[in-house]
Amino acid sequence: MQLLLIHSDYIEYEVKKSTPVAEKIEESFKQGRLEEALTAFMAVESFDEADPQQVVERAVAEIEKVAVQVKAESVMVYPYAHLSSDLSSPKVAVSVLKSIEKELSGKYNVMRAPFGWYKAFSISCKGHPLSELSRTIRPEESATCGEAVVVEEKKDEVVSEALKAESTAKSYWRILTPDGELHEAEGFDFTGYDNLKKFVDYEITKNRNIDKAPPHVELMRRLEIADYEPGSDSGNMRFYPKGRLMKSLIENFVLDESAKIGAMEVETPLMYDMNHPTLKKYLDRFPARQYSIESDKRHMFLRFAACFGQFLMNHDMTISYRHLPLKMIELTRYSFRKEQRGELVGLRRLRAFTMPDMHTLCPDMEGSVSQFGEQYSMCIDTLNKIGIDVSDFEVAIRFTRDFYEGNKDFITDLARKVDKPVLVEMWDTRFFYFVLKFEFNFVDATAKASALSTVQIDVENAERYDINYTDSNGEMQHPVVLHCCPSGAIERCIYALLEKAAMDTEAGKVPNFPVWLSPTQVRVIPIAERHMGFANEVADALQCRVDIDDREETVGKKIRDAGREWVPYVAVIGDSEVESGNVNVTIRAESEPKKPKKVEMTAEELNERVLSEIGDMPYRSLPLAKLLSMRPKFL
RNA sequence: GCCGUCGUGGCUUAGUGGUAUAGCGGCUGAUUCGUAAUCAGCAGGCCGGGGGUUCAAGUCCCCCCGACGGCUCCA
Repeated sequence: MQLLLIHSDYIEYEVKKSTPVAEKIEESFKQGRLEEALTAFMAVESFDEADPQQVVERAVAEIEKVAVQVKAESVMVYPYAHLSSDLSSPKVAVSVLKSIEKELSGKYNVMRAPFGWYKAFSISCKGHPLSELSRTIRPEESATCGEAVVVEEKKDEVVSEALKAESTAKSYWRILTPDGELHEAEGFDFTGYDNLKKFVDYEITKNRNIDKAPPHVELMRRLEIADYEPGSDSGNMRFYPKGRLMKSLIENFVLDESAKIGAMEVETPLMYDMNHPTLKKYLDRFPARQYSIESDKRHMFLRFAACFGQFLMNHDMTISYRHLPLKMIELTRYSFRKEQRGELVGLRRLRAFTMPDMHTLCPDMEGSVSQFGEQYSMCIDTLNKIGIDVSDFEVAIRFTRDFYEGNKDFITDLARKVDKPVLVEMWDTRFFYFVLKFEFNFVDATAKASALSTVQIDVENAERYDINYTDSNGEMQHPVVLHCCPSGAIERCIYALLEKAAMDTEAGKVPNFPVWLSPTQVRVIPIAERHMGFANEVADALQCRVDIDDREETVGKKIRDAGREWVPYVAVIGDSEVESGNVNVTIRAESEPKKPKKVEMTAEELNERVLSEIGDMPYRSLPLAKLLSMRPKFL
């Protein structure tokens, strides 16, 4: 059943003409009017025929719930077929409508508009936030026929209670400086903190005047990293070999870093039962929209993080206080969030994305706060090594007033660690499952902010999922849970690197990737065919991702192409190199536009230099042909 | 999801009612070349999809899809 509830000053109707399915009615029924009424427009659907009684009960419950909220004493039951494209038989519909009328009539002043008639009506909607609501009601266990798996959007289920709650949440915005002072965000002197200013504007005033597409969209395609996939849903990207390589390197890096602090890597399912009682409640506390899937008789949703899987695993584990803090991580490929259409842009915001999701079980609040501090530092370090410096992101710290009162010094320390002012958002009451969180927000070339790393202290889910550990007295306790995404979404890291490079270009610098992430680390350019032998020797002497531009092109063309690909080291080989045994290397990181930095060195020196720049960072071999002449173009 | 703009060969793009432009890329040939585009030729398009108006539609109208911008929203 589709329900549309409108709280109205009045509703009135008058029948005009009967349709073939019209119910027979008396003269007095042909027009009606109710003042101060909750009008329930409804369409009974084919699904409802499976269990009409249950649909009646649930519809009545929904109507009553809203009637109580808006303090309505009158209810207009109004059949409205246009709410659905899959209607029930008229017979069932009339009986459902009559039952609803009957159920409500004891408690409310109820009127029902006749079924199956064209009616003129006028309604005056009150327009307050609760005055217009829609609901979808389906009998439990309703099976759809046709295909085995049908992906469908259910409007009512994608708006979680947390999303609704947020619209009413009262936020207090402050700027916290490293000296521990809380300043009003309005009127703060942002001199020297341009990006913080942009971030604060983005968060608070929501003032955005941008007329251009973010530059990374063109770059991600030109550099053959990622692209839109028209054959999928929006926000589901394809990644070409270079993009997959970069993702893979960052993924491995984050996993390595979390292994170093003792996180256990696990893998959990991508889809879950919508009607699982624990999950249902969690869905309502998480501010995100889901993809949903009909699979046989079950209604599934795609995960938007690894929380479910890990919490369900934690629930079944036997855990002692000796095991705490206990860390688990999953690199989710993918997490799915059905973001609104207009929010999707390039790699900044996706509907399917790769996110490292780590959870830490801590014995108590004190333990969780200390872990929070450690993970805060770890996140700074992680982004830094990926190539996103403290100066590239802005910190937001969000907490409840209670938490702040008890932990002022700790919060100040967070600002001190980054040694710059940070944005603070404080709530009087806790709307979400956490009492404290931070995010590192990247501010891009179009002054838009998006979150990378985040850690949250969760005080709800251990209980909800019934996760327990045994304390030193042998008593069962619920741990405090930390959520941590050390790097942010991997795609978003690439977005940040591309945007950062675009800003460098804008500032008159040569754009770069960190060497460990560059798909090609060294390009060897032989001038003529006779230099291929030595070119191969040089390439063989290098223990990194090296390729050879053996195409029949001029040197100028090959240099230009290497530059457009942001290759960090370009070694040109001609007669004099063959003779000297050295190579002539253009070092991109030390070059300026139109002023390439060229150094003559041996292949061994070049190799050492590249290896030292890769350092401890992950390495994978080149996923493309070594010879450029053997490479297809992806676009 | 709502409002607006846009959608032409693999890519970028000209074309506002009358036989569909060009560059890049690809292929063929010539060139074997010293640091940001060597020259010539060839192939490749039912102009996002569907419907309508018209003698005639890439061009005008309607619906849908997608991208971008805004609103909204955001881990």
